[in-house]
Amino acid sequence: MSAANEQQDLKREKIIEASYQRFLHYGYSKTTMNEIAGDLSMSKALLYYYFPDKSELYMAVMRKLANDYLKQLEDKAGHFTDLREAFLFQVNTHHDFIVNNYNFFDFFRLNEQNLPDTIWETVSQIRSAEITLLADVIQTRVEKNNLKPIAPPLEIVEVFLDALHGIKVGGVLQSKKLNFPHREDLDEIHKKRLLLIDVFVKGLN
Amino acid sequence: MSAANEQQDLKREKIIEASYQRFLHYGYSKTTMNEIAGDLSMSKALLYYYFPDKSELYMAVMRKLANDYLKQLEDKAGHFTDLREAFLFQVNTHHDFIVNNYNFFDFFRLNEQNLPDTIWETVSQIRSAEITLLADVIQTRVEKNNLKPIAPPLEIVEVFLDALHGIKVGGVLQSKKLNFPHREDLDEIHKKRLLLIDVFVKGLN
DNA sequence: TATTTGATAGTTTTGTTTAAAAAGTCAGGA
DNA sequence: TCCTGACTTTTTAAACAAAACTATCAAATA
Repeated sequence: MSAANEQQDLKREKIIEASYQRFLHYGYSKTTMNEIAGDLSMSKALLYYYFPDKSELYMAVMRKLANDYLKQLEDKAGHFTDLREAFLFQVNTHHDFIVNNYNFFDFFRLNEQNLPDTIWETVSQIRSAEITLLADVIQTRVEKNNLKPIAPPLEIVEVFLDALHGIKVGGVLQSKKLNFPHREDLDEIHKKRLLLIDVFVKGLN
Repeated sequence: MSAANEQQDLKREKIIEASYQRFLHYGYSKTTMNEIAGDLSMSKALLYYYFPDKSELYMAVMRKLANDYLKQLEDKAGHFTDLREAFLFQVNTHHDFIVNNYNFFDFFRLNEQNLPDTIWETVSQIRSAEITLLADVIQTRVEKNNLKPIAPPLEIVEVFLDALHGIKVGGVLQSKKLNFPHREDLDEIHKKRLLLIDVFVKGLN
């Protein structure tokens, strides 16, 4: 890689960082390319030199966040002996990820349907990492203890992750409100997820 | 009750039945009051004599469906000894309810947010019945076997129902599409829910 | 008096236009 | 290769009109 390319990448990082701050505070639709350019004391046109369009810029920020999250998961992959600990780690890490970047995901709430297709690559990448992490733990535990599993590890983990996502708050108001939970509900949801882990882990023994 | 009132109620039933057919086939927004009146060979104005407005008429149909569903649950309430059987019954009954009336719920998909407030009474009534049914089984089982439960039965059931609702299909496309699952996915979802029951029931022993 | 209707009033939805704002492009300069 | 000012195109939002539908009511019927 040439020095010029390194410089480019560095600048891209700068842009991504500035964009991240804007997106985090004001959300996607309330952030303009002019504002981002202003924060960096550069022209809007230069942003388009480094990124093809606004949604690609957003995606770049998103990918960076996702990579940080993935690294956290992969660092621990294969190092779990206890099923409960693996589940707890996944749920806690996910919780922190959402809490720390809550406003950034305004984008999802706003568009809800018909989001840019490229986003699903990243989303499914995350889901794959989560599935792999947990399925591996189940798999090795099955082999070690010579257990007959209740179902293929992959299916179990899929159901588990779906179940996690299903946890909401407020019996009646549940589906009334948006898909995306309110910030103030995140902790209660987290608590309920811990209970789900309790039951689930016990059920897999 | 006077004969006149009985006649009125009978007519209301007729209207509800005709409306149900329209709503089931075409959904709420594609059904006009004129069409319902036409089916019954009466004037539109007469519909407004029996029901205050269109959404109240829809709600009346909805309440009828809900009552049928509730009766199914209440007929069995207190008659379960086995936890698994209770869970299976709930999931299967719910599945049939949705499958049989799928198009009727177009209303929910269309409006998604901001539905008429009166609807949540019925929805929460159903949820209460489901919670009661299952929590009772857990409660009596705990008492009989003198077990120390993992958490209060009510909390367990809430998490279970949330988890059930979280079950979706298609790893990536999951949240991409609408809240309401596609008709062709209902069977796969149902199968996954059965697996969730397996794990859950085992986890509660 | 209870039930029914045609005519009509009121509201929501749909489509169109227009202006402002933001996204996105490009020729040319350093 | 990196960068900008000026420009064009696209998106958004407001205002308006026509159409479709909901909802009302005075009068007719039984």
